[in-house]
Order: sequence, then structure tokens, then C-alpha cells
Amino acid sequence: MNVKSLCLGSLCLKDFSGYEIKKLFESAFNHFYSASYGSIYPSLSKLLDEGLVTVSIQPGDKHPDKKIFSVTSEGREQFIKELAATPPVEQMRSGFLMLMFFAHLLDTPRLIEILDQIEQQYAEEIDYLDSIKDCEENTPGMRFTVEFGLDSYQHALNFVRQHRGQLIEKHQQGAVK
Amino acid sequence: MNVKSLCLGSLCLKDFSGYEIKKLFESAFNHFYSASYGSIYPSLSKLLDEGLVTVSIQPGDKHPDKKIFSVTSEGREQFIKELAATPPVEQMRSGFLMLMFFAHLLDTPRLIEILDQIEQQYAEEIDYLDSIKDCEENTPGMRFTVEFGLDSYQHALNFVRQHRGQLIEKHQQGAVK
DNA sequence: GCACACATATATCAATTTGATATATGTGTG
DNA sequence: CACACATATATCAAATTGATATATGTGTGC
Repeated sequence: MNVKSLCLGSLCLKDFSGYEIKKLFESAFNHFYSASYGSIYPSLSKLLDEGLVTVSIQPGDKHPDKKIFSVTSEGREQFIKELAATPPVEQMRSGFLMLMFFAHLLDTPRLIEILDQIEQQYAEEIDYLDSIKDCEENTPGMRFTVEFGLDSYQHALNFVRQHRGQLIEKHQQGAVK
Repeated sequence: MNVKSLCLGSLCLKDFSGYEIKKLFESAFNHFYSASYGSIYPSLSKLLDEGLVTVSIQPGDKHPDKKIFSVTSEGREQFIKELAATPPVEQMRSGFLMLMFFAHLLDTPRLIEILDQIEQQYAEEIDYLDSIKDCEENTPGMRFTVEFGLDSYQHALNFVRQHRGQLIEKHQQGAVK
């Protein structure tokens, strides 16, 4: 499951421009997938070449022309086939755990800074997911992704809060030795 | 923080070959970072060019020659500087949540298959982390990464188990409409 | 009134990374 | 004796990131 497929899937929800798809990645998809313009725009071009989407140009009176993409029936069919064949693979890239793994090479103020930063990031993500939690147009599956994210972040935040004291203490002891 | 930095960091623990670093990514780093040979070998070459690591060739009597890399003092210094400047950025790529987001486009047997698969994956990851949990040579920071991972996976597994019944029920209702 | 940050909107590019493939051999299982 | 899996290195097309470019509008603070 790559950015091209996710763009196709987004267009199975409703019509979007590339810019709006980027916003979708930053909002509804934020806690489980990310993509940059550098992969979204080429993906949409390829989908167009393959006849899986069509485009209609909306002249922007003050901004550049907006290219609104729509899925074709072959596009929708193709996406449903992909969903049936895609395994639920999880991939995590955590700068936080990486820094913790090498925490013995940090000084204590830096360790505290990292813990503060990650707590703040989790808190922000919780606030955001909380704000979109009760959106009525969501399907049960969509609601599940929000609730799963909320629960995971809340739990991670609690874990860090419960362990930070002990971590800092042990870190200072280690530095003295 | 990229693969090159993680290779350098690994070599700050002890000497490794490229193959052994790959094993490290598949074991200790598995739940927070992944990397393929296609990024590890070029990274080691670059580190060598930059004088941050040295290499000693161990003739493999039956296998290809083994190239054992060691960090230099500049390499260690460089890695510590990077740790001080790297923000704790979290990035998640979850095929599971993506499939759940589009669950309304799946049939019910496929939804059940996905839930079974993710439960099994979480269970396997828990078993693995449990097996390395009490390794004595680990630093407090390293132990933290294992405990954090264990706790997160256990919590995610519970969440899926608690919600699967309701999810499947609602999915069947949605399909009837 | 004007600078500055931020939003709309598209697009490209070098560098990084993936996932597959190639090569060559050893070891354990059925 | 075949087949899967482990050791060990390396490369490559394709995907992706993160930065940069272009052009304009809108709101905020001094």
C-alpha cells in the first residue's frame, strides 16, 4: 500500500485536488500515514495516465488553477481489489525510542528536554483526535482509527509520565559512575 | 536521524559487520526503526569515506569475507552531536489502520481476516519483546524502549480484542443497508 | 502602512530508502 | 537428495522525503 493507492482511496471518498489530498494526509490520515507533495503529485499524474482517475480544471481567479481529480469506475474497482490483497503491515519510525535507546550518550538536561517534547507531541495529537472524534459523517471503520489513535497516544503519554522520574534518576546515577 | 546515523550509533555499542547491523535492526531496533541492506551497505561506505568508521576484513573461510566496522573517535563525537540535535519525531505507517479507514469497502470475512492477522502480529511482537526484556547488559534507556514497546503492543492488542465484536457487527449492518 | 507569517495551489529535484534480485556457500529437516 | 533457511556482500529501479521554486491572498502586530 503506497501513496498512489492512498490517493486513489481518497478519491473513492470524494473528489479532491492534490493540495486537498495533502491536507487529508495531515488530518484524517495523520496518525497512521504520511506523504509529501513530492509523492502525491506524481501519484496523481500516474493514476491519470492509467485511466484510474480523471481531472477537471477549475480556474483559480486569484490562485493557480485547481485540478480536481475524480475516480473512474475502473479506479474504484482497482482500489477495492488492492484492499482485498493488502496485508495489515505496521511500520514504526520512532525518533523518541531511538533517542532513548542511546540515552546513555546524552546529558540529563537533554534527556529531560526529549521527555518534555514527546509528552507535548502526544498531548497535541490527543487534542486533535479528540476534536474530530464525534464527526457524524464518519463510517464505523473511520471512527475506529480515531479511537485507536486516541487510546494509543493516551496510553503512551501515561507510560512516559509514569516512567520519567525513574528514568531521570537512573540516568543521573549512571552519569556519576 | 537516518540509517547512516543509526549505523554509526550501532557501532558506538560495539563492532559490527553490515550483515550484523541488519540483524540488529530486525531485533533490538525492530519495534522503532527498520532498514534494508540497500540502505545499510551504502551508509557504511559513506561513513568509511568520511573517516567516521574504519574497516577490518575477516577472511570468511567458507562464506564471503566479513567486513567488520569500528567507530573512530570522530565518529563517536559526531554521533553524540547528532543525538543532541535530533528531535524526537514519531512516524507511523499502519497498514492496519489504513485498511480500517476503508473498511466499508471490504466484505466481512476480509475484515475478520485482517483483525485476526493484526492480533497475531501484536502477539508475536509481545512474545519477542518479552524474551529480550530481562537482558542484563541493557542500559536503563534500552530497557525503557523494550518496556514501552511491550506496553504499547499489549494495549493495542487489548483494544482490538475489545472492539472487534462491535466492529464486525456494525460492518454487517452497514452491508445490509 | 508595511513587514511577516501563514494559507492556497502546483510542480520539480537531489538524496534517501525500499524491496527485489544476484552471487556463492553451509547447515539442518524431511 | 531436495528444499528451506542462514551467512555475507552488493546493486538497482522505483518510491519517497524534504527542500525549493513560483505566484498570490489574508490576517496580525508594531
